[in-house]
Amino acid sequence: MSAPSPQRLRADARRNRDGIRRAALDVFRVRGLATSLEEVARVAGVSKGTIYHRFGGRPGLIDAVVDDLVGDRIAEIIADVESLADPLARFETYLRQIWLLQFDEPAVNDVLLQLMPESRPSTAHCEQASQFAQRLLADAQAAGSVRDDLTGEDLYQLIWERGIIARACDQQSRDSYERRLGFVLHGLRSGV
Amino acid sequence: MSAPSPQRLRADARRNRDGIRRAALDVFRVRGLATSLEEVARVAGVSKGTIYHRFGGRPGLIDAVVDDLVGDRIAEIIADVESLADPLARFETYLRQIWLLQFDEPAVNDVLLQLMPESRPSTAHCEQASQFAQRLLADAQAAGSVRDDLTGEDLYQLIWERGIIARACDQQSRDSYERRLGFVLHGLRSGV
DNA sequence: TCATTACTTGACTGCACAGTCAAGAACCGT
DNA sequence: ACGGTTCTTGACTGTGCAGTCAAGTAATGA
Repeated sequence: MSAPSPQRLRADARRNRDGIRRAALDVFRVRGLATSLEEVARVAGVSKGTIYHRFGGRPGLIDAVVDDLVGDRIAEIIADVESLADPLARFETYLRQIWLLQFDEPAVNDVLLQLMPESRPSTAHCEQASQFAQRLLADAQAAGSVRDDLTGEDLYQLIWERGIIARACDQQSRDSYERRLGFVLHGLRSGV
Repeated sequence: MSAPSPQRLRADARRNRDGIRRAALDVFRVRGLATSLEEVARVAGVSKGTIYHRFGGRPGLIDAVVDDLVGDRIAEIIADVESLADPLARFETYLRQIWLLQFDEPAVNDVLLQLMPESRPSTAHCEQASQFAQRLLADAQAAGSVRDDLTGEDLYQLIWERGIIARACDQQSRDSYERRLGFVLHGLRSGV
């Protein structure tokens, strides 16, 4: 089922492997990780049999591109947040950015939704994002800015929910989507 | 395209029409309005051709059952809310009940999501629910209990969002779903 | 340059569903 | 009990995707 990996690929095979990877990056970035492999093959200019032969199917292909698709995006947000001092601002900025990222990048969204729970790299990105959120939550709660009864699990669910929504938002405006984030964040604060 | 309607149906036709209606009620209630007509036909014990012949396809069938599927459920909630005095309680109870209804009844959810914008009866139910919400919102805002910047459109979107989520919640517990409703409602209140 | 092996192709199966229609079955009034 | 009409059937077409594989093609190294 998984990809063959002789030390040296034949020249045409290497060319195709790279072309497929590039096509997958383009296509998955815009339309998400569930896009048909036929589409990827068309964009890469190969037949889909080649994708199956080289990558062993969708899981293998995703494993081969997911780091490029997701790694930087989440890292940027974390870096961004690290520059803030106030725990509440850190918490809210992080969530807001992740939620917007889910809207802007279907592929990242699919990862955060755990669309492919079998994929190690995907799962790793998802956990990283989730655990960072939980750290920010703890700090914000310690500072008394966020509801005490909010749990790490809740947070994961809130991210999951946004993902499901972002996915369905196809033709909805980003502004409208973002507007609602404010309401949700407001609901997580402590106090009345 | 639409259903034939001679004054008197033949006996077998009447029997089948009723059987199909009953099957559609059962099946749609549990699995939503997008369930395949093949499934409805199987449950009704007829061939799907009969459904097309009698109801003219999914839209016609839905029009024939949507009132029974939805009418009472929303009416009950409205009646329930009418018995409350406090504007905030009315507002929050209503939203919470509608949101739970969306979880419990896929068919109602599909209606509130405007899955079939062509269907008059469906659209009517949807608007009724939405307009009642807007009235409660206005009252609660007048009493100063709910954020001033919340609009009727926001409210519709919030219901839509829950619908999308409820739909994806297949194997998630109702408790977990309900727990999050509390956070959202909290975010709609005025004050800090 | 040629045999060997790696690689690619596209046609194939399989699945699930929408929607259609000619042929046959069931009903109803006389 | 039969003719005319209504109704039902199920096989058919069409769509779109997953995944497979025998046969053909192209790189490689001796």
